[in-house]
Amino acid sequence: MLSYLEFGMPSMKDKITRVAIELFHQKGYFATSVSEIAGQCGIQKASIYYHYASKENILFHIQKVTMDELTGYLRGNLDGRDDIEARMRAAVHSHVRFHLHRQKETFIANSELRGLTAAHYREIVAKRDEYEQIFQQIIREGCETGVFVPVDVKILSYAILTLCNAGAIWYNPEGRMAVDAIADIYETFVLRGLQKGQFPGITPKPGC
Amino acid sequence: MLSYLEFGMPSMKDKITRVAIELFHQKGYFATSVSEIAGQCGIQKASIYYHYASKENILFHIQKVTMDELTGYLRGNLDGRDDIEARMRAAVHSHVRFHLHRQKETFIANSELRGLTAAHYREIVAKRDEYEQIFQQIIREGCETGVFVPVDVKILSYAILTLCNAGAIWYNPEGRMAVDAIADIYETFVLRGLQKGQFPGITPKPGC
DNA sequence: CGAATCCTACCTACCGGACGGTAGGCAGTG
DNA sequence: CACTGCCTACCGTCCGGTAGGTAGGATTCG
Repeated sequence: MLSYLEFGMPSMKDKITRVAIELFHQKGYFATSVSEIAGQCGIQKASIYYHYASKENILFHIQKVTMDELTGYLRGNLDGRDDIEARMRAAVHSHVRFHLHRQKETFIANSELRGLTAAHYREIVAKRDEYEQIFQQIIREGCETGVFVPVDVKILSYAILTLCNAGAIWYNPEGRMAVDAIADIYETFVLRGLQKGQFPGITPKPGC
Repeated sequence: MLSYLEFGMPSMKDKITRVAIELFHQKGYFATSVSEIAGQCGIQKASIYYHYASKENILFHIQKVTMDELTGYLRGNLDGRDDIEARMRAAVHSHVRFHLHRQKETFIANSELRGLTAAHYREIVAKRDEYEQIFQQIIREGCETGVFVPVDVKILSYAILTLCNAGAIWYNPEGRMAVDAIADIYETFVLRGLQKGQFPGITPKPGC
């Protein structure tokens, strides 16, 4: 879970990356200057370029690592689960947990795509597509086997992912709510929205 | 629905605003220069400052108008509806419709808050809070009257609003899907997630 | 009525400053 | 003596914003 932090003495490159994550999250990529990153690392601006070829490369590195770890985490959480409902629950839970624990990186990955060069943009979008495919496959299977109501897979997958991102925006690590409690709320809401078991269009009587 | 466009000859200020919306949406606020806006309006950079006091003022104006119209649209759509389920459906529908029709402005309003001065930031956040309150009130009433399952009102309201924003990111006005069809999908999903009528935690047998 | 004045809506030219990035040097380590 | 990891000093560019001017239509006033 803790990347950018190696054992032993953390390298300056790691420090730069961590500071960049902090600043990009706080002020945005374009509003953050290289001198500012350097300043908070206690080094000069030019020294940044010893570790990274360009400002854009810092952004790209953050996004790449984050996307790889996000997908890896999901695969790990799905591993060994066969039941479709269990897989969907695990997927939502994994997504939310990662977004709460890695709040800043995922925020950057979601909102700073425009700072990337065309080539790097394509690379990140490809990783994102790969991640979405996993969700879409689960939803599709759920619909086909009749566990879920029939839905537009693409629209719903995107809706669910976006919905689960919401937590990362307001989540406060020092706040009252535990990560798993929040993940449970999203999990319940999503599953309720997907599962059969009620009659769509017909309002149940209050108190029923 | 069509603001920034007066009858008769549209003013240069309107043109600046429309061009700014286009560019802020396309490249982001910080990545857009005043000269660029001017260029696409066919005037010089300095002339922009005849119509707007600063670049930030353009952003603020866009956000303010958008938020006011968003809230006005919601109020209009809720007007006269008493039934809680109908109100929730109307609210979701209104939110989605507005975000699809005013894709670019709402995107800016959601993602470019950091470009605002502190005072303007507070003003926009206040408007946003006011809008969210309307949703929260509906959810709260639904829970209290037993129409909806008991939920964490704040978390769910935020989740629902974020989820409905998803459409505006991928929506293509020239695409295959009609605005109302998309709104219906979100409406159904949200209502299904909120309403009573299934037994949470118990998986219904496939085919049931 | 015509002359003087004002206002609108733009222009050219410029400012200080910050930005991303580079060149080249230097201290410490192996 | 080479390499690592940093430094100082500097570059050209572009930015938001300002100063000051001007064409021309509307308004005011002797």
